[in-house]
Amino acid sequence: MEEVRRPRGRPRKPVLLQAEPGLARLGLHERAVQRLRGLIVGGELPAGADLVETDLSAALGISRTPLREALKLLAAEGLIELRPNRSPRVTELRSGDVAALFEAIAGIERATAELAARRMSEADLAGLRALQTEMEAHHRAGALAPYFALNHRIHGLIVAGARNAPLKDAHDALHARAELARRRALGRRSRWDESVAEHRAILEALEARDADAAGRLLLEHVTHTGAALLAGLCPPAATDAA
Amino acid sequence: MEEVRRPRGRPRKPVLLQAEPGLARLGLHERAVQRLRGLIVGGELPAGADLVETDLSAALGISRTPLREALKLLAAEGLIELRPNRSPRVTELRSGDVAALFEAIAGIERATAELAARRMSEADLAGLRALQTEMEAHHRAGALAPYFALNHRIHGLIVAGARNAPLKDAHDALHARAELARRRALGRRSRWDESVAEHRAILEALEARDADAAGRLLLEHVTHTGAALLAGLCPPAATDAA
DNA sequence: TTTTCGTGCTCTGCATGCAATTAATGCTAA
DNA sequence: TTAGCATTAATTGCATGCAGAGCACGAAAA
Repeated sequence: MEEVRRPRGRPRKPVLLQAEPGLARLGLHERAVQRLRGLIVGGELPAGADLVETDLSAALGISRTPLREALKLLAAEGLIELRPNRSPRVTELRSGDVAALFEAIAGIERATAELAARRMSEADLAGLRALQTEMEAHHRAGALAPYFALNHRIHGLIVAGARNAPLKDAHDALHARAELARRRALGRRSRWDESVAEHRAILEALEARDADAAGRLLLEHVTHTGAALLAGLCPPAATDAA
Repeated sequence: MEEVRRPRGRPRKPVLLQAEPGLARLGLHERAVQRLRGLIVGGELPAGADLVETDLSAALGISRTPLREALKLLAAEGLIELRPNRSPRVTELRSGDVAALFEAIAGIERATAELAARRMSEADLAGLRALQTEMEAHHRAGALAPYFALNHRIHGLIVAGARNAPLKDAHDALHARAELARRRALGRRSRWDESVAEHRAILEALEARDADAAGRLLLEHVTHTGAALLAGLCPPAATDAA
């Protein structure tokens, strides 16, 4: 009982972190937030895992004080859940949560698309079109991994194109939680063709400065994505955890 | 130099808080968040005020540790700004920020209205109609204060009617920041008639389960509100602080 | 008089220590 | 064997202590 303790919950991962390169001279709590967020959405800290302050602080090489500040912030983002006098736990997404999450993202991205149609510069649009071209090349080549990366960047560019910090912040927070579900979804390939076509239509609406169309198309795109993800999520696991 | 220190920034308010009634046995940091949020949106802690940890913790009757956790959370909400090795400061809203804020709120409320049109129960709608009737009575009577309270409750009911936690959370956070601006706006009476009429139209769209109309009307309503607020905000102060 | 450098103080950032609460464990009794 | 209870270990919540960074003030030089 001395090498690994697991008093309750599921097996604890030996995290082993720190050794940040020359990134930024930020506060420790901020670095801890970024690190932990990456570990959670990356799956290293699986849903339902207990986050024991002592263990985590040792693994991160910091004391409990900045770690606790980081945990509070992650809880505000919805990535973990705090319970009084209990170890925080990585949020376990129920299917209902995922549906709500994509409803919210869809609504927010529609708003950003409408604003972006009016506000994106020609350079922004050129960049977007370049990414679209690249994405279609990967699509033809059947390269799935780069497609996801580009997809992420494209959505990010549209959100940024809205020039609206509150919407961007809200979107980013929700997007991180959505990633939690995305990585568990099966059959992601099924909607690939559709998705690429939808992206093309969205781009064309933006280039036409057609705010209504861009917003509507992006809303539908995200809604479809969420539905497909949910469909790939539900069959294996009934209603909640995998 | 011993009774009140003001080494930099503007005069420091002697806050004098604590003495929470029998509300809830929550963590101190949570209570501090609620207390400080109330003080900020209520104007007791004015925009630009320095929040010195030592003074605040003494005023709240807690130590710096939970206070710092509370400050981090308020910063995530955008109510205060943290600067490295400096006292946090109550966020000073520039007019551009206010415009962006209302764009975001409008987009989010539209999404909630569309969902609420499909999901609100008949009881929900009855409650909403009762509030509308009450609001119109106050309108006829010329009672401005209760109108604002009811306005707040009505918007809250619609957002809650969407049955979407992420949208509600995002909305609440943005709404708190919007309150910051609202209390500084002049000529709020000008749009009173319009606003009541718009609320009636929104209610009717919800009762007709017309999601598109409800969403569009609420979007426009919030947009108009933001524009009116901005108009009452800009003339006195050029671009930023009052 | 204006600018620059030095000095001291205040405040933040982080680490550590202590008390309270909780869950697990083993014992006792029916 | 099982239910109930006391004990014990572990973990959170909070307070405090200490080092470093930054600003203000003042002195000295141009």
